[in-house]
Order: sequence, then C-alpha cells, then structure tokens
Amino acid sequence: MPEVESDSLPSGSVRRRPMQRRSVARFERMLDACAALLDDVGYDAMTTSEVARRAGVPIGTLYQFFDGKQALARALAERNLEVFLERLHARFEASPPGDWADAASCVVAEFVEMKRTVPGFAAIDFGDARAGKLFMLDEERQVENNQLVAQRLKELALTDLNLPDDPGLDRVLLVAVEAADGVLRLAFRHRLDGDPDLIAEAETLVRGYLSARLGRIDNEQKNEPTGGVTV
Amino acid sequence: MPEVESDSLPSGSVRRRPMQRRSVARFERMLDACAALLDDVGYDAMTTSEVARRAGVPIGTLYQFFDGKQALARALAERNLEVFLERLHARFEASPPGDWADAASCVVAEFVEMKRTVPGFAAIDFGDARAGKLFMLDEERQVENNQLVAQRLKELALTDLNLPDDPGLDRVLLVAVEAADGVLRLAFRHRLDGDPDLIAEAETLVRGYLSARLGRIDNEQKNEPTGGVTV
DNA sequence: CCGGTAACATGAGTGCGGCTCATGTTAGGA
DNA sequence: TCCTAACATGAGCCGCACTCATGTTACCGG
Repeated sequence: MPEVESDSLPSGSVRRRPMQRRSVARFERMLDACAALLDDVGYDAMTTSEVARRAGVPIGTLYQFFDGKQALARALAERNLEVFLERLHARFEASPPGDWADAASCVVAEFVEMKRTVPGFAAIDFGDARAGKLFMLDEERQVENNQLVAQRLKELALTDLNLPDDPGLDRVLLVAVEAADGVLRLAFRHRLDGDPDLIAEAETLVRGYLSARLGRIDNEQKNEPTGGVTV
Repeated sequence: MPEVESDSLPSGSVRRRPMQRRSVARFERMLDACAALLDDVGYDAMTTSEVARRAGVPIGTLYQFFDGKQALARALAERNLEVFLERLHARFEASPPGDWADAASCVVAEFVEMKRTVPGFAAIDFGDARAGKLFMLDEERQVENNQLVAQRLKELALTDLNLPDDPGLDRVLLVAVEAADGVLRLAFRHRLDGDPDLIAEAETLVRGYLSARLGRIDNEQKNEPTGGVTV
C-alpha cells in the first residue's frame, strides 16, 4: 500500500515509481547523477553503470526504476519540464505579459535561464528529440516532445494570463516552440552561457511569427484566419 | 565516371577515399545500403554489420572506408547535401526567384521533394543533429550541420541569383535554416509525405522572417541594420 | 509479537553490436 | 617481372545496456 504522495509527474517513462520513502531519495539521486553526467560527457558517452555509481546505487536498482538509458533521460526531461512550467508560472504572476509576443519573450527568457542553471538541461532539454522518441508517451496518438510542451504552454497561457484563444492555436504554438527550440539549441551549442545574438534572434523570430499569426491584443484583427504573414 | 575524380565531397568523415575503380562502386553501395536501412529501421536500430551485409561487403571493408557508424551516416548526409545543392541550382535556373523570401520557398520546396524521394533522407537529413556531431568537420572553428548548409545556401544565392548581400546575412540565414529545419522535421515525423499544413507553416515562418530581416528587393530599406522585426 | 507479502536491493553474468587486426589478395607502375 | 600500396576478409575482442536469481527490508493483519 502506498506510503505517500500522489504522482505529479507523468509516469510513462518509469518502470516502477518509488512507493516507500527510502527509495524516493535514491530515485532523485539517480536523476541528479544523470544530469551531472550529461553535463560532463554528453548523452552518448554517458553509461548507465556510471550513473548508478555516482548515485551510489547498484546497477540493478537503476533498472528497477527506469526502463533503460533512454527512459532515464526522458524521466529527467519530464522533471525538467515540470520545473520549467513552475518557474514560468511564477514569472507570469510576477509581471503578466499583455500579448502573445510578450509571453513568448517570457518563455524564451525562462528557457535561457534553465539552460544556464539547471544541471543537464543544456545537454538534453525536454524539447530534445534525441533518438526521436523522448516524450512519446502515447503510442497511438504519438504525442511527444515539443507537441507536449506546446500543449502545456497553451494551457498555462490561457489560464494564468487570459490571452485570446484562436483557431489553429495549437499548430501555431507548436511551430513557434519547434522553431525557437532549434535556434536556442544552436545558441547554446558552442557557448555555455548561450550566444546572446542568437538568443535575441530566436526571440525576434518567435515574436514576429506570433504577432503575425495571432495578432496584437490591442488591435485584434481576426480576419485572415489562415492567411500568410504580411510583414 | 572518371577513374580518379577530384574530390567534390568534403572528406572529413571518410577514413579512406576509394582510389581504384573496383572500390568506388562498393563505396556507393555501402551508402545506399545505409540509406535503405535508415528508412527501414531508423538510425538506432541500424547495425553496421547489416549495412555491410546488404551492401555485399564484409564488415572489415566498411570500416576501411568509414570511421564508424556515425561517420557512415555523416557521409550519407554529405552526399545528400551535394544532391540537394545540385537540384536547387537546377531549380534556380529554371525559374529564378526575385527576392530572399521567394528563394526560401524554393529551398523549402526542394527540401520537401528530397524528403519524399531520396532514400534515407527522411530518417536523417544533412541538417539532422543526431548525436550532435554530424558535419563537425572543423574541430577548431566548429563548423557543423546547418551552419554549413546556410553557408552553402548563401554562396548559391549570391552567385546563381544575385540577391543583395547584407551585414549579418550569415546569422540570418543560419537562423532561418535552423528554424525551418525543425518545423519540417516535425512535418515529416508522422507522415511519410509530410503534413501539408506544417510544410506551409514552415514556409510562412521563414518567408516572414527573411522579409523582415533582409527586406523586399523592390523597396530595399537598408536602415535598421540590427533592428527588430516590425510586423 | 509474529508471520506473510510486496516492495526493495544486489551484482555477477549475458547478449549484442561497434569496431579491430592479423593475414591474404589484387592492381598498377617501374 | 617484381614491388608496393591499395584493397579484402571475417573471426574475435571489448564495452555497455540490460537481466535475473537470490537475498533483504518495510508494512500490515491478526
């Protein structure tokens, strides 16, 4: 019988979620070790046995909780996504953006902050499509990666702020997330702190796209539902 | 085919380039087998021994020409990049685009055509950052992936068409390529022929960005050298 | 307090796939 | 015709992801 808490994280990537208190700490330690190792040597050179060694658990224990190396990274990415959404929530409450473009700037800023401060986040973030299968939680509907991220961002934007909904909003946000993610990953490839020019460019790109697609909130032009970007 | 051709491909990813005629055919066969296998099972499930088997060569021969599995994929990606640039050149000659936005549409169209017709291209294209190290040809300057693609596209656009150059053009093209690449990969993730809505959206995204950044050719506004996108 | 059961723990071992290397064969020039 | 370098070969090595048989601890009903 369950000793403690309700599962806040999606459990699609873990083999067995710790039920007793003693194993909860080990569970987190394994994720921490994974994150540290990702920063040190990268995903390919990371070995599961080294993760286990750094976490101070035998290799068998690791495989009791995670389906494998990829699932381990996925679990870390899921934890990071929750952290990201929490931080974004706090940022939205501190100074609520007025339109989608400003909201996009918030998202970019928080993403950059995560890259700079959260262990393992620079090496493999929740949008990372490494092996093409992170976040493929639902085999049939194939919800994965940035699609999930975009979904969560939409919910956050529609509840926290009450930005206007829009037909096709899902696709627009998905495209924006995918594009920004690519440029931002590029910005952090060669510089630990991120290339500021490329970061700015990512923000410009997504702001321009969202403004053109969803319109400013002050002059809401709801005509041209599927029209092109008129720059 | 000449006996000994000048190396048109960058040789950074091959261990030994075939000098004698007999080995040239095998070289290509190995790349073809790699491409077919990528389509069949994907990169992770692809084994070098199976590539060798399908190409009809012993495993040792494969490793005489390629540094390893990753280098094999990289060599294929390099070959695909050359094919892509040739096709793009032909497309430009057939109907030359007038500005950067139209040129971008050409690039997107040809990229989609490649995804649909070239074996292995859907699974791993030249912009694919699988393992994060494709096209890292130059260890010191770290020229890789889409950075190289953007470079080649710039040369092609400035020579074939004579579009106006621009300060910061390199970065703008790099961002455009990275963004479009991400969205297009998404478009082809779940549909062999590509999601037409997402393809259209990728085109919209990059057209809008380039128009805002580089301006239309008819009203060339060279003011605001580093200014934001005014949508 | 005492079993009983399920969660938890352990690490030697297995299978597999990337890659090597010692040895043999062919091509092309002098 | 011989010599050298390019080419060819496949059994085997090595490292790593992952398993499994066996043991230990926590929790609960009685």
